[in-house]
Amino acid sequence: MALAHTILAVLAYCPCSGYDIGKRFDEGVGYYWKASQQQIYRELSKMETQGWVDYEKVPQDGKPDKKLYKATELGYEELAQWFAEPTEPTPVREDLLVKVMAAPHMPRDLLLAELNSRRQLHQSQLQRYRNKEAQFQTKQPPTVAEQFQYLTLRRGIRYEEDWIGWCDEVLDFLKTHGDPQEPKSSAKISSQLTTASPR
Amino acid sequence: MALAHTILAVLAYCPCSGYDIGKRFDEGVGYYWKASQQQIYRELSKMETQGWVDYEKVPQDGKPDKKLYKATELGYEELAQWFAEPTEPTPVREDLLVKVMAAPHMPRDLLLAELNSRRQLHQSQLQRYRNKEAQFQTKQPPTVAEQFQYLTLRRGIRYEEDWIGWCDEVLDFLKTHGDPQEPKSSAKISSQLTTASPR
DNA sequence: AGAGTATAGTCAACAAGTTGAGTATGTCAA
DNA sequence: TTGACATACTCAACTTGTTGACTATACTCT
Repeated sequence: MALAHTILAVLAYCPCSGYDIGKRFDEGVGYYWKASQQQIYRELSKMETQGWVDYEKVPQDGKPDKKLYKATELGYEELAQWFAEPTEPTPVREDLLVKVMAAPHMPRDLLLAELNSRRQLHQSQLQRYRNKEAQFQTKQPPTVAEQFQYLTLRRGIRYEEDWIGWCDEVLDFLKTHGDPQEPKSSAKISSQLTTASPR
Repeated sequence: MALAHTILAVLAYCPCSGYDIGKRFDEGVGYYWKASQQQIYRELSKMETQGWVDYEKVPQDGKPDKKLYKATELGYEELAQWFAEPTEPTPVREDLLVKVMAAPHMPRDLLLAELNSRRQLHQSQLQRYRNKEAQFQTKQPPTVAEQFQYLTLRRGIRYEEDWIGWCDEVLDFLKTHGDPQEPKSSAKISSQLTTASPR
């Protein structure tokens, strides 16, 4: 239920509509917690029935009415309690690594292409983070909240840099160990199975 | 549906029972794809109805019968097709980063404790990976499959190292910027909200 | 003798995440 | 004027992941 707690943490900064929260997730928060608008709306209504948040309908001109949510006393207590419980590392699920495992049975050129485009992706994400970092560094002096936000940004920067580094390792490997017994593109692969024993 | 493809990739190495696949996930595969046994069993039966795998009942003595699954021709085609499609980076969801965001409103000592135990966790996981790495390095010469497995292990090693590095960054920050206006442990936090403007 | 672990699997309920459609209004540019 | 985009929210169906209970047998340790 960490989505609920993420939303509570956002609301701790200021009351927001579901739409506003969605914006926050698209910007800074999304660097470490992805959630779609639909998820946010659903979670908010669930949180409301639990009494963690309440809202006020705010009419606007030129725009639809919005529900301005804020955390309740009970919501803050919930957040504080969650904060005190230890978290575990997020279980890893990486398609690209599965592909590397399957690579011996698959055409080598496809993996090469994938890694190049993946490297590119991480490179451009890193660039966005670096720009954000430059913005932080102009703030003199930064608030406490800004300093902690900067630490989350640092995580993002390291993450992207690390992916790029690993992509380079694999790319180097593919270059030096250039296709021995490479399966042909679209070749029937069932005939090229290696026979490693289980367990 | 990457779980199905991960299972197909495992079956490409050798026929396995659901239980065997679970073992594999606990060992090497789990470094980049977590799945519970229940998930694996459910996925296997779904894959069977889709015709991606089939199985043979194998009676054993002293142990219950097992279903020895293997990928079908159709299964291999599915795997090859998936392999050819580009993957996107896994959406990030990190509780710990949410905590860092919420940190300005929360007792500082709790974050410190959490980071220390988190660092410890990554450290011991890194140690396990390093032992595995040493095992790989004794293999002379390694098979192609082993070389690719080594690359996935490298990802795991980098990942853990990177987390440790970031933990140290935050720990350093907490040391140097020692608790200014620190909220007391278990203090009512709703009164300590900062007022940052939305968007 | 009983507890714990390993093997091998099934079923059910629930929580979380994804996808797509639908309902409004308003602005801005081609 | 048509279409894209931003604001603001709702509903439904589906897939994926988690948790816990349940059935068996066999081996080992206390």
